[in-house]
Amino acid sequence: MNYWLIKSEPDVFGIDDLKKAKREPWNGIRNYQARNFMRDDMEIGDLALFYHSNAKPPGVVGIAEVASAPYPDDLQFDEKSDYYDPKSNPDDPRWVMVDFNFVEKFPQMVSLNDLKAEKALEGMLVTQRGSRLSITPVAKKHFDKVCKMAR
DNA sequence: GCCAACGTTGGC
DNA sequence: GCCAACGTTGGC
Repeated sequence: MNYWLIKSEPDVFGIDDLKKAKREPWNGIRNYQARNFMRDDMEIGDLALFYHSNAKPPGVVGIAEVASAPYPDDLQFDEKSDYYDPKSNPDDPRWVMVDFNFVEKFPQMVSLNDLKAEKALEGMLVTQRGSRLSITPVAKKHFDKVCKMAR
């Protein structure tokens, strides 16, 4: 079982949206590294810290759970979508996604500042400068620590 | 709104 | 295969 951190902008799709939807296809990932994590390393039941980016302040606000195997992201073939990719071949789709289930909204957010200030979280990818990856793996001990800080 | 960091594209 | 130009992300 693996642990993850997934970023989303609360103005676009935040933790409350996931809570309401209960389950959501994580479409629109257009970065090869992030795609590879979903395609190769995610398993149903994996848990992910739900992170609000471009928020004031940014930080971890809850937990989601991988709810499906990877499957093609349909938006890549939708010409009207911002995520349309004319170079993707329908017979060999370039972009995949997984579904996430809502698990929990934390009683309080753990802000990026809090993450950076916590010695036990040293090395966490999201705290490193210039880290733009929308999906990153998280060590179990880091995952557990963030949960403790939130409760 | 600015800008640093980083990924992608495409000419050569 | 290099690298300049460009686009995007995301903290501040």
